[in-house]
Amino acid sequence: MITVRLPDGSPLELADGASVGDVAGAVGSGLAKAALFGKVNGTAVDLTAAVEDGAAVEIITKKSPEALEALRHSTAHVMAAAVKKLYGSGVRFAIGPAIDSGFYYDFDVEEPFTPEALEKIEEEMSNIISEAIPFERSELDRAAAIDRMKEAGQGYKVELLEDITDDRVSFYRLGDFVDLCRGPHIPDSSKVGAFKLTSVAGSYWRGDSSRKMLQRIYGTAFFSKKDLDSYLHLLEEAAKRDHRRLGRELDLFSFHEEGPGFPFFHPKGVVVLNEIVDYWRKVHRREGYLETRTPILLREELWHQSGHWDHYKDNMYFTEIDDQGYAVKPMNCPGNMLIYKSGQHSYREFPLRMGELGLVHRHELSGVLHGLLRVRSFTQDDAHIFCLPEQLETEVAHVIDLCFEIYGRFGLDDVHIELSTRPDDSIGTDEQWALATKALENALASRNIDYGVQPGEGAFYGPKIDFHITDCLNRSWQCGTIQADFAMPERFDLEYIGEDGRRHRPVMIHRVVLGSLERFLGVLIEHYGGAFPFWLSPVQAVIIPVSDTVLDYARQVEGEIRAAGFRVELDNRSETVGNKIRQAEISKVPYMLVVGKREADNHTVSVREHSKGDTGPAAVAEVIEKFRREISQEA
RNA sequence: GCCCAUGUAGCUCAGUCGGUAGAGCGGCGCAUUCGUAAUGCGCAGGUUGUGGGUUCGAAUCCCACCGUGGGCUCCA
Repeated sequence: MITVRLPDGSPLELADGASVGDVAGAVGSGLAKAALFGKVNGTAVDLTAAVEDGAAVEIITKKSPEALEALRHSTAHVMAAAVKKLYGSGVRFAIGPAIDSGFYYDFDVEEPFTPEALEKIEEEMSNIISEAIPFERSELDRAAAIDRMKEAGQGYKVELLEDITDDRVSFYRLGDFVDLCRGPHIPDSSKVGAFKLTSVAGSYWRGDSSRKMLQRIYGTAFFSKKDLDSYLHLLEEAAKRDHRRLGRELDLFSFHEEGPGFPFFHPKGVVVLNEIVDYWRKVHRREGYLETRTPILLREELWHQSGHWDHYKDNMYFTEIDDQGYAVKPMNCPGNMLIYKSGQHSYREFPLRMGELGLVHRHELSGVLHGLLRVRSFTQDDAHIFCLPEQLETEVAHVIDLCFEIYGRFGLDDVHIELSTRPDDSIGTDEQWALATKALENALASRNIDYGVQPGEGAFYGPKIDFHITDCLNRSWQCGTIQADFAMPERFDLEYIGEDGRRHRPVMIHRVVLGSLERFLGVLIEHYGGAFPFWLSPVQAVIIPVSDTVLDYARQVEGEIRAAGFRVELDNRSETVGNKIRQAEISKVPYMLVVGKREADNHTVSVREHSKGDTGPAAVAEVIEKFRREISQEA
């Protein structure tokens, strides 16, 4: 007999050699039926796994948060099994993990999958699911596994095995399909309640564009049809928040074939951008930032000196003026280096914070362009901070605080942070990198911030802290970044006069908070679903006259509100009140001010708030006062 | 850049078997003067992304290019 411990702490006695499934059975027949896999001493295992005396055992059912991941992983196997059945032994299998939104599997096949092929695969998957085929685990020595995969012609599996450090590896069989896999899996294919193959895309093996392009099929799976349907509904709702769609509907910006990746901002879009910039300037002035502006075109030699030519050339645009090579700036730093160097500096000026709203151009691969979130020209809310090495940590912490303050102003609280360390392709000494990285870590620690680490993902001149914000499709976009840099001051031979009267090398921080005004606007549009708060709204109020007979009064009100500094429009179309209200609601204007004879007689307006409805009459002066209050509350 | 899909009126989308393009919304005009999410009638609007090819005939079939979408990779 052995004894295991259940999650509530109670002991359970079982026969020798009992499995996780036996534990579920001993607890109750309901649990035995619902059991998908288990956890023994915190490690996920199949129901068939044996339990040892004294082990802590937990039974995982579909109610457990980790169950969905296992289900999806198992569904990926079901899909691979279907592909094997339909396409035969010519298919090479790469990897098939569960991901946040479902799962995928990468295949090396002769012909790419067509949408019709996906339907056939779905059908075959349904067959496999209805047959309730069990997932069977087996173990093998790694060397034997490599031989076996070589024999089977599964080169990708061989590569995976060569990177595994364990001596024993596990395989899972689902009918005729056997796959290298850590597990665990659900007991059999019938547990897949509802699934859907969502898309097919090319993907490079291990993300390496020098390697072969595989065919990736994406899908998603849930325990019930209801869950699947509500997920699909969620996607539809998210599509309504898509900034590309709202940008067109709200007349904020457009894109044109004549300039792919280069956004055109319409008057309403510029209003929002200007409001963002006004706020940005206000905060930065308060924090002691100075503002600069540097040229877009600069001689090629400058980019050699900065190191961009060696490390960033592929992303840069070049041109020629009077037989001289010029580059379009992809970053603002070299220009600001020249400004720094145009005069002498003392340690007393430090930290010297120089901001620039600089328009940069970067040649991004055509396939990655995405609305405002990935463009080829954008305005960075940049700043270069020159300081003493011992000021680095405090300055970084100061910028972190600034980022959180500014994101907070826009109600963006779903921000996650990554620390990126030295890449292979970099400049500067080991010592400099170690110092800079330590300063960033300390600054994060001083603010008790949780963050992930991205090894080797730093800029070529220094480590960085990135602030990521998520879009409507749950894709994460980098906005803020703080980058320490010892290398650039070196390359430009920057100096300051220290307390000792001698020349020293300053340390520099590159930082953006919004990142790119364009991207940030895209993120904001999705965050607000197009319904901007009052202070950002392109049109803050629409005046809706009930009929032409009150047009004079409507114009008078329009004038008064505009004179008070608010963005107001008059809807003087020959339309019904209902139509005008509808139009204003669709364009998400915060306030609708209905005026008729009643209002004209009393110098009032009838106020309607976006998505709230009629809130009753108010004097024009009161409305202006309300608007002012709203601005100051939001500010 | 690579893989797949896709491109018809300003927007959203029909368009059968290859037979010469249609709707709603929007725009314009006229009528209507209306009290909180669509007033009615009429009119205009298209070299079907671009360029080739097949065909008596192409929105439709084929090729190339451009754009867009979803990915891979890269980054603000």
